[in-house]
Amino acid sequence: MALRYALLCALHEQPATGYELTQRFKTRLANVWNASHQQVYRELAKLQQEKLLLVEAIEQPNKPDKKRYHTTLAGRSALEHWLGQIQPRPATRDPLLVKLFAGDLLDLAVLHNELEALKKESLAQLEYYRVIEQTYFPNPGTLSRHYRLQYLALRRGILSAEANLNWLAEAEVTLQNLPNVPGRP
Amino acid sequence: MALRYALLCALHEQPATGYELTQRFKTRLANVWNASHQQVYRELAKLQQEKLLLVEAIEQPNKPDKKRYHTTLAGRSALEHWLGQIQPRPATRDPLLVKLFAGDLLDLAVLHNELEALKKESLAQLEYYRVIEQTYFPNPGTLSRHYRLQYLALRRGILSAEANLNWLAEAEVTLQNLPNVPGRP
DNA sequence: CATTATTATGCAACAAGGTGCATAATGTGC
DNA sequence: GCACATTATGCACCTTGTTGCATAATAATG
Repeated sequence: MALRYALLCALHEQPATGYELTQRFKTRLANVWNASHQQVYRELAKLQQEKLLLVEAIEQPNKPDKKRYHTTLAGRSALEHWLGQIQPRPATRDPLLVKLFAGDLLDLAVLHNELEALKKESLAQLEYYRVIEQTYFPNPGTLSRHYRLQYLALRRGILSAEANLNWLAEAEVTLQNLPNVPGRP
Repeated sequence: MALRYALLCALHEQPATGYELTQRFKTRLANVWNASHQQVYRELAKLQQEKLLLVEAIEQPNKPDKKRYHTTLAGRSALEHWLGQIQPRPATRDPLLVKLFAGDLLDLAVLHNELEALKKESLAQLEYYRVIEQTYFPNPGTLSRHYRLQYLALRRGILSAEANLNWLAEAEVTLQNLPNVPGRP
């Protein structure tokens, strides 16, 4: 149920097309919410039908119109209602951690590769977030309420990526010192 | 697709009933994988039908039989095949972070409550993990491969909870110094 | 002794998310 | 000039997860 509110939020901030929203989910909102373009278009159509959004057709020379979505008054109050309730925490479901419970069936070389992939990903994320931090939030204390809240979301991404990397460092040490004999107790 | 492998993993470690598996998801596997009892029973039935699991009927005086599930050879090789592939990272979808993009529509008092709830939850988790750490893993270097890998999963829970709390501390400072005027730029 | 919690199992309907495929235009590189 | 990437939109089907409901026994609590 929350995808619709992520869309309403994003469109309240700045009207956009389905394509642009998909891009935002891949970049600025990457550590906040994810959705495929198919999911975005489907939900936008539904929200429009429910009159929580309305469409502005953008003419393009020699191309079909672009559809830019805006929130309606009903859309904003639906969003406000949702914002007013405490939302349940997302459930954790991490296949990498599941693997750690496979005991003797787990191949350490594969695990190592998977940890390396996560490390690479986390480092890339962290670097990306740091660039945004220094470019857009060099002095967060001077920002408006609006941007200070968004900065908090960015900080969350940074702290999560750092926590990942700290854990990965521990994991690497563990793997290096691991007796390759299974042996239960 | 990963629920089935979480179940196969758990049952490879220790045969169990649907009920017991549900309990494990709520406790020992809380930071690893989540599933409701309905989902667990449904998937167990499916896995049994596909002959990846088999059932042992446990007689109980004056009660219907308990059904304890075991992995089959086919089950173990299906699990091994899954373990051999690098699994994609779970997508992040956090309604709390979505709210930070709602700008002027967001009520700070509600946000504060939500942060407090997360703090309480994270503290409780951390305390729980720490007890397990000190009870079951007082000297991780001496443990078998099997338990050292499980210890890694626990460490992940601990580092995540700590990262949450660090972020919450930052968030509280931000909220306290926030100009309550919206004002975009 | 009635009520509630815990153990133990499941079905049915629905919502949310993922996968595959399709189309159409422009721009880019070889 | 042809293949591929990017911008831009969507449908249909399938899997996964959630919600509501149901049953039945024992244990604990007042």
